[in-house]
Amino acid sequence: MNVMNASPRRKELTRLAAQLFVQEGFDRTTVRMLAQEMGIKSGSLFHHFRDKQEILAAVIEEGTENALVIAREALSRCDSHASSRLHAMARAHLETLLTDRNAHVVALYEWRRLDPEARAHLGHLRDAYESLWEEVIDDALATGLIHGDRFLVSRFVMGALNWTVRWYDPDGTRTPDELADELVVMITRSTSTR
Amino acid sequence: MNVMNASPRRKELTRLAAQLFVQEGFDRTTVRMLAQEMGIKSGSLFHHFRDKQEILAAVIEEGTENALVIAREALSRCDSHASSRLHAMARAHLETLLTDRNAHVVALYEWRRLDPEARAHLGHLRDAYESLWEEVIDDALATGLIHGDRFLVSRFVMGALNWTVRWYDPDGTRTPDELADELVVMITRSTSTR
DNA sequence: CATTTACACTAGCGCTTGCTTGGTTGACCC
DNA sequence: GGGTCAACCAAGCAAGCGCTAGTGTAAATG
Repeated sequence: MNVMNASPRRKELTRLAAQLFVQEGFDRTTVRMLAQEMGIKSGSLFHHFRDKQEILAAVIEEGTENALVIAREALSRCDSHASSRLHAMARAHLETLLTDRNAHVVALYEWRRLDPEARAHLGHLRDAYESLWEEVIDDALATGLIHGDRFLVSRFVMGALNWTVRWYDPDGTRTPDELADELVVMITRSTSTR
Repeated sequence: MNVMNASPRRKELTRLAAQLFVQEGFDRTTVRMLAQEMGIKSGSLFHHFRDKQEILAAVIEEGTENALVIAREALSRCDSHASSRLHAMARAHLETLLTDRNAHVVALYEWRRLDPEARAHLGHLRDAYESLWEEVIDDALATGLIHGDRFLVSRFVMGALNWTVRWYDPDGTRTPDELADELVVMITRSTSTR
C-alpha cells in the first residue's frame, strides 16, 4: 500500500507537520500540537492519516520524491561531460536540501522512527536517488576527473553535502551554487584555483 | 556546575545509557528501560543522575572529551608537516567515531534534546575540538596541500567523516585508517594515484 | 562505638500520550 | 430531496511517562 500524498489538503498538512517535526523532533511532537498547527482538533487528524507514523512517512516521501524530480531534471538539462554533470548534481542536491529543508532534515534525523514497511518503501526511493549519484561519480572517475574508490567517494560527497543542513545559513552571503562549486573544486584534480 | 563523570559506577551506567540511546533514541528510552539495562530499579537511577537530561549530557560529555584527548595525542605524536597532521587528524577522528561510536551517534542525533546549560557547556567542548581541525586545515591551505575556503573545507571534511557513522561497517573489509587516507587523497592535489 | 555515605528498594503521584468513539456539518450529485 | 462523503469535533480511555518520598542496609569513617 502506497502512502499517497495526493489530496491538496493532505499535502498542506504534511508541510506543516514537517515544520513541527524539525522544530521539536518527531517524538516530542504530539498529535495535539500537530492538530493545533493545522487549525483542527486532534481527533480530526486521524481522518487524514491512519496514525502518527503515517504522517512521518508522508513527510519523508514528499521530500525524497522532490529530490528525485529535481535531480533528474538537472541532469537532463545539461550536456554529457562528466564535469558539468557533477556540478549539476551537486547543485541539485543543495537546491532540494534548502527548498525542502524541513522534509530532508526529518528524513535524516527521524528515519529510525519509521515502521518497517514505510522504511522499505522509502528506502527504495532513496536508493533510486543515490544511484543517480553513483552514475555521475562513475562518469567522473572514468574520465579521470576524480580519483579513488567509487563507493567511498560517493559516500564522502553525500556526507559533505548532507552535513550542510547543520551549519548552512540561507540568509548568509553564500549561495547554494557557490557551495556546490566549491565542493566540486575540492574533490577534482587539475582545475585552476577557482 | 560541571557534569562530572568521575565515579566508575556512573561511567559504566553512562556507557549503557549511550547504547540504549542509540538503539531507541533519547525520547523513546524510558527511565525504566535504562534502569533495567543497568540492573537496578527506576527510582535508583536518580541517585546517580539528577534527571534524565543529565544522563544525556553525561553521555555526550564522555564522547567529546575522548575525542579531544585522542586528537591531541595524535597531533602531538606526529611531525609538523601539514600532510601528516591532516592524515593524523582524519585517522583520529574516525578512531573516536568508532571506539566511542554510541556516544558520538548520540551527540550527533540528540544534541537538540540538551537543555540550554548543558548545551552551552558541551558546545565549548565541541568548539575546542573543532578548532583543532581548523588549525590543521589552515596549515594544509597555507602549504598549498589543499585549496579553497577555510570555513567550507573544514565543514565539508567533517561532514564527510561524521557521515561515516551512517554507513560504515566495522566488520567489513575496510579499516578506519584506509577511510581516512582515502578521504585525504580525495581532497589533496598533486599526490600520485595511491 | 556512633555516624555518615553510597546505593538500592517500594509505591505511587500527577500528568501526557496516541488513538478511539460516536456524532455533526455542509457541500455536492443524480 | 434523499443519499453520499469528506471534514471536523467533544469527550475520554488505557497505557505509559518522569520523577518523588520515604525506607533499608552494608560499608566506610570519626
